[in-house]
Amino acid sequence: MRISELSERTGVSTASIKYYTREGLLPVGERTGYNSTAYGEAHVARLRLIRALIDTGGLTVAAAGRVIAAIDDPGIELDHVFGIAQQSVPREITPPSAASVEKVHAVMRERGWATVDKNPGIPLAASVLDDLAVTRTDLSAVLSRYAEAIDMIAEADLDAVAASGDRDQMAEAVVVGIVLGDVLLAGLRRIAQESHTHRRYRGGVVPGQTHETNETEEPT
Amino acid sequence: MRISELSERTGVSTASIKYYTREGLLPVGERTGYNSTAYGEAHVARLRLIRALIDTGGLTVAAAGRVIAAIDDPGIELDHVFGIAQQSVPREITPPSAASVEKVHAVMRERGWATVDKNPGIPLAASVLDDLAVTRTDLSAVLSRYAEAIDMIAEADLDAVAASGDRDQMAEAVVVGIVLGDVLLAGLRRIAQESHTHRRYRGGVVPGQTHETNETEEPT
DNA sequence: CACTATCGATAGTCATACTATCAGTATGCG
DNA sequence: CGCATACTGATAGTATGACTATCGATAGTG
Repeated sequence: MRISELSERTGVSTASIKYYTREGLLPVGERTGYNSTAYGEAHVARLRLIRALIDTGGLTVAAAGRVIAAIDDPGIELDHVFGIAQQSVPREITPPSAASVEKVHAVMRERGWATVDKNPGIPLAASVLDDLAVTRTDLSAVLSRYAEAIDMIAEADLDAVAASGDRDQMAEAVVVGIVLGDVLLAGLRRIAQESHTHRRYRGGVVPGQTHETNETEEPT
Repeated sequence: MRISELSERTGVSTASIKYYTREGLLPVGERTGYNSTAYGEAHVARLRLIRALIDTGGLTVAAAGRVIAAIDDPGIELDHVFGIAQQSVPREITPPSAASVEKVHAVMRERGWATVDKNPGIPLAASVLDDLAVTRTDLSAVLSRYAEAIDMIAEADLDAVAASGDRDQMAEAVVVGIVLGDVLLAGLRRIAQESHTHRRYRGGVVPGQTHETNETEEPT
């Protein structure tokens, strides 16, 4: 198919398609003449993957390019694909304090998680703990319960990946699972939080809004 | 204190501090003359909150402004603060398919979550399901297990908020918990995923590992 | 054989988040 | 007392990321 048809079927403008090929996210089509290039079904699928990673997953174009390159390279082992995907979600992290890193290690010990020192989740979680320390005092209880729940989630993740077929399918499942899994969990958490809030404070009744327009600008 | 001291203590440049006051994220200090303004400890704390939301939480400056306004307005009920914080994490979501929305509703029914139709988590989770459908076939098993784990997390979230003091503290805990909680969970998930991977594929025989949850690709 | 879609390359646009400069003050130190 | 210096709000400029528009050349179609 030509670029216009590819554009129609995916909802991505031809200009953006060209941009993605320039950036190496989408392989170029088969050149069939000076001004004609043939695209196939693989390009449609790839374009959908790109949009999922960028739009839903929040990856930058550059980060999406890296994980796609990892998927495409058959020389990269699955667990390395894992690591690349893990490092691709863009976050500016301030270096965490040693105390918070130790808290993360403590919960890892508690759950029997193998020590994986290079894992980007460790400084990420630790820096969040630093930020949370500003407002919350007792975090250890919450952290333990989070870790227990995450254990179940990670188990489900691995089962899902194992259910995939060959290496290429697994690699794609790994990437999609990591990147989109975070978003899916965030969505479910929003729903569960609201549901639990209502159950606890309103007896399961959905609230109306109660607004007292009480304005007290007191900045101190 | 003057702006230069505020800048030193928080690591935020004076130009950025001025920018945040212009954007309404940081209240202006007490004007004590034509060219002197006094900032207090509240400004230091607020600035740290702003940086946590923006840097760690990934909120835009505009989104951070909205949630901070919600925290500061004592007329806004806690569960409304909840909703504002939930809607503030910036995500471009493509309208989800009805089938995926129904899948989300099904898992809500399964877990006994109260129906909260306007909850932004529903279209968010559903659109992720659409994206995942490109590569994965059997999502229902994973979704159920995710929801079960999320139930525990939401319970922990509520306990943490309830442990806070007055309304202002709770409002801040709600916001910080929602925004930073997602990131903390993402970090823990990275660690657990890698640990479980090693345990399953590298660390020899896994003791309690059963295969009864083995997926058989049955598309619904 | 005119027409329109396509090609790669390049330059322009738009939004976000700062950052730098400016002119106009006040202090505070000698 | 006088001047250097830090501070003030306002405005304009910069850097980055993700497109998007235009261009001249050309080639398959009716």
